[in-house]
Amino acid sequence: METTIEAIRTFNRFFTRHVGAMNARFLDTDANLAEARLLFEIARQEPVQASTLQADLDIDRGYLSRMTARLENRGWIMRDRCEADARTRPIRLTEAGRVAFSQMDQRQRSAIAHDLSCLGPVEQEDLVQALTRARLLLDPDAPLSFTIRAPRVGEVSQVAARQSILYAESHGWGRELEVLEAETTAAFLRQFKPDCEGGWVADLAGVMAGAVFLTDEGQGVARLRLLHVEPFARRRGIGDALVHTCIDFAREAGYERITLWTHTVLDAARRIYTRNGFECISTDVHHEFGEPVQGETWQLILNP
Amino acid sequence: METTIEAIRTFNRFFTRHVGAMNARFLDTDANLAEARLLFEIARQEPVQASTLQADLDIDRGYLSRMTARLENRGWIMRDRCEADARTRPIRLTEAGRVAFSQMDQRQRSAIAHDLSCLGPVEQEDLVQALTRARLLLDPDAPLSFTIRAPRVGEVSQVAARQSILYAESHGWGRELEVLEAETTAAFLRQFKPDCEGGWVADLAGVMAGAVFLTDEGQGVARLRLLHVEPFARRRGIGDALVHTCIDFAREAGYERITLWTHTVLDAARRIYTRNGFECISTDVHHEFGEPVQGETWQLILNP
DNA sequence: GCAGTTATGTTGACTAAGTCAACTATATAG
DNA sequence: CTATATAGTTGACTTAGTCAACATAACTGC
Repeated sequence: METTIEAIRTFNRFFTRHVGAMNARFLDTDANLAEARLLFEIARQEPVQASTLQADLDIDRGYLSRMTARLENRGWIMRDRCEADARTRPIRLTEAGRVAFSQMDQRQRSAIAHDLSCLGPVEQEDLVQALTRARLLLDPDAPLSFTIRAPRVGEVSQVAARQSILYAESHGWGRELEVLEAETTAAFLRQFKPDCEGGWVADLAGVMAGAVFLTDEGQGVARLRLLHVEPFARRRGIGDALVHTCIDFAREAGYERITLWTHTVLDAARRIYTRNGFECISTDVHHEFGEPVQGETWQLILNP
Repeated sequence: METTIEAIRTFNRFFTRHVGAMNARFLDTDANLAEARLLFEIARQEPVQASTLQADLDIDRGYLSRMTARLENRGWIMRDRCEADARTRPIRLTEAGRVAFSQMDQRQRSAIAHDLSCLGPVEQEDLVQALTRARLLLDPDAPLSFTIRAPRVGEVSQVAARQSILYAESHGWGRELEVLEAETTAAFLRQFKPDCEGGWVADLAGVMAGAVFLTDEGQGVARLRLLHVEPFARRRGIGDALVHTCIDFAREAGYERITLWTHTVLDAARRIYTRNGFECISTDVHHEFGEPVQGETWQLILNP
């Protein structure tokens, strides 16, 4: 906890400086930071009333009033009369305002592009991943929707890594599980049959938020494996969507049933399976992860 | 590039608000944000001269002078005379200043702790990782030193994931390499012999910055495998340190020679091997990664 | 050891940023 | 119709931040 806090403070210090330097670079003499932020917000929401801007940018009403007056004098914005409510003066950009905005917007883009210029493609992707993950962790309720897509290169192994870490933390399954995860994913990659097997990744703002795999067991049986949802992406229905995708694929591919192996302690996963029609058909206690744990075999009959 | 820029702007907006909210929470009436930042910086560096603070916090000299005067009036700091350079007035905290600082420090810690309270241990670790990676990517020359340590749970698979991604980007080696990486790491985990094999991770501020593995080939031969250094950690001598660790371990374990397989296109890696005494003893063209590439076998004779 | 230059820190004079409360005008609830 | 709430404006003010001039001390090259 202490080191976490220290790491966050270090980042805060760093980023405050970083943003400060960048803002200094993108601003020209036409407008100061507050005016630029205001113009950006107006451009994003127009037509918008002052009280909305005041709440969103968290600035004083009086101060905002003066700033909008300044922008109006400069010819960047205009204020309508609103017949529905004569108190409000909805703000819109003028043509000149649109030009000023797009200039600033372009300058800000260039400032960022300049910062990125020394980064290669992988590093840029890493940066986006890192920043997005951080944002999702700090703001878990951000209103973002996810998509389901095929795994990109490296993501199958990443699933092995993430599952090992998640279960090591939550249930103390250590190296033993890690070996199994690595072998399962390696075997999936080696023996992959494109027409009757599949892997799916849930993508939240470009970041892997969960995954699931379906492999062929022969005799009309498919196995659902390696389902996981990242902690930062929980409570968004990602687990259900992944399992649902699996089931659709299996039905399409002509399987008679899907089977899977899970554990009694994995509550969240078991609820997902139940919701999607799976039933537990047998249990077994094993020692593959160190301490003895109760495994469960579930299945879903697919009637076409 | 456009989506990268957009992701960064989104994060900037988010984080500006986030830091703003947190600052508002931790500040009491005793000091404003600028004074708090100044006090923090003094506490971190004391004894420190004004010009250093001015550069680090990027504020006006005159403004700083007035602020230090204010802090001195409040009894939080004292300014010595320096006999080496009579122009400077090294600043130190007084006892009262130390108390004020530690109060604010504590308040800031609590504000951060409050933000973190809804995150589990894995999520906290993920957050630190994400923020640190972002920082290293944005500030590649940050003066940080690395350590070499054993891989944590999940990191071996992460090596497979990262190598696949890095080589897919730089040399177009796709799924074929991914399979090999996954199998190699899975085999390492399964067959690991603690006394004569090893894996090492370079750790930069808590983040995996590179790795290498050494496996037993029998007949006194060890194989160095899966060396990689993350792009954000290049030019710090991490590759050399990893290879050096490997060689030391191999010598200690009584091997007669170390062999390794690499590729002619992997310039940076080849230079590391050369610097550490390896020699290329044969080459072979193969098609394992799709397009034909020239592989190379290198070795190092260990004379005890 | 001395002129010229540069660095450290202070001060006065100023501008810009931000705050607060009083105010007008309009809407809404009862 | 009255009481109350909301949208936005304005005057009076405080705080934050900037700029250039200044005093003092240190370095540089002769």
